[in-house]
Amino acid sequence: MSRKSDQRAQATKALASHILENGLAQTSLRQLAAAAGVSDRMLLYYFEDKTEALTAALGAIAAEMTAALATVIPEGEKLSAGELFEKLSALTMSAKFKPYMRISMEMIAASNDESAPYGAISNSIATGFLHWIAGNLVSDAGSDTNGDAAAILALLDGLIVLSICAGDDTALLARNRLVETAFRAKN
Amino acid sequence: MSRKSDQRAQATKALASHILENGLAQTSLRQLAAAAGVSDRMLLYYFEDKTEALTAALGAIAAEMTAALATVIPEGEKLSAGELFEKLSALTMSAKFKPYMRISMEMIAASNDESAPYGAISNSIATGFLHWIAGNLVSDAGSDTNGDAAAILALLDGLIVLSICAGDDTALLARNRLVETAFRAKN
DNA sequence: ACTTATTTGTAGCGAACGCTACAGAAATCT
DNA sequence: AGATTTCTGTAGCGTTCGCTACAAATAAGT
Repeated sequence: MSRKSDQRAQATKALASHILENGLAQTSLRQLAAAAGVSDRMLLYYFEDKTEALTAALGAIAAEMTAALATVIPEGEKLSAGELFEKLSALTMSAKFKPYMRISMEMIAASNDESAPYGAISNSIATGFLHWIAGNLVSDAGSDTNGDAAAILALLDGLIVLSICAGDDTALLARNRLVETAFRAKN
Repeated sequence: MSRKSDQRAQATKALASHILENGLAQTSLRQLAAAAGVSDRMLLYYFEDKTEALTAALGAIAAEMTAALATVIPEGEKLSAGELFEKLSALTMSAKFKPYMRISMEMIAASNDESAPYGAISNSIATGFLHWIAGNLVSDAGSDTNGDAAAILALLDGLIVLSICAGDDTALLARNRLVETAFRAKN
């Protein structure tokens, strides 16, 4: 029982990085197995089936994403909505983070058809993200923490979509515009 | 030469509505043909290949989308960024328009892998959308029309993504929050 | 050492995929 | 009416897909 779980863990890592590089679209068992350096037969020995393999890999990717989030704000320090949006958008639009957002988009787009676990995974990532954002917002009297968190996540997602389908320059234009006014005090 | 183009046009409509209902994921030739009420053999008679059939159907869908846009604002009347965002988000988040946004998301997500024409199509839709938005914005002195348009599109996309992966209620929360402040005057 | 359980390779199944060859039916032209 | 082009059904090719049956190799337990 030792060998299998070890190699399974190692394969999970390899699958995660392969998916990050190549997306979710072309992920046949044989491709995934080659990327992990094993035979397809072995991949189905480590994992119950393809869905379980993908779920494990996507789980690892999600973990990396949430770990990256922690780096954008000082330990346990709460920020205003405007500051948090500025810092988070800088992260999510960075070249290093783009692959993660790309995969997220693929999962979200694929979550409509009920095959594959994409819907459940993207949903749990989104709600986790929302809670994390809400938990790092200062809660002024009269402020709507949940509304702010939802708005921030919408903006982050929107900027990523825009960068994909209209280019990075347009996305930066939108970000600059939104940083200015989107979360200013309600006066 | 008459029969073929007629049936091709009719098939295009059927394909478009089928894709709107079922998404881009499961669109095999045989499925598409069944949806259009013809044999797969005939579909490949009307269209050169699968890519051409999908391109035609997506083109029809894009045309319907841009037609729907014109209905949200009075004839040739220009609006402020805040007003336009409010009206457009009401449209894009409506139940009737959701399928169109879903397809757009699928195309955007699929535009990374170079197969299929999705990348080019989603790009042209996005830039067309941007120009349309910019063209319907009042241009105050000192205002950044392009920045406003990009910001509006980012918000619209973000709200759709949020509604998919976090639910309609969360998306509405974000919208209400953003309508309040996102495009208020800069001072 | 011998039994048992875990780990791997080979080979291939049945299904679906995009697409095509071929021939017959139907329309069109002269 | 005969010739020619346009249309459509049948059948299937070659490939890839997810997955499995089978058996040999390897390790582990007693």
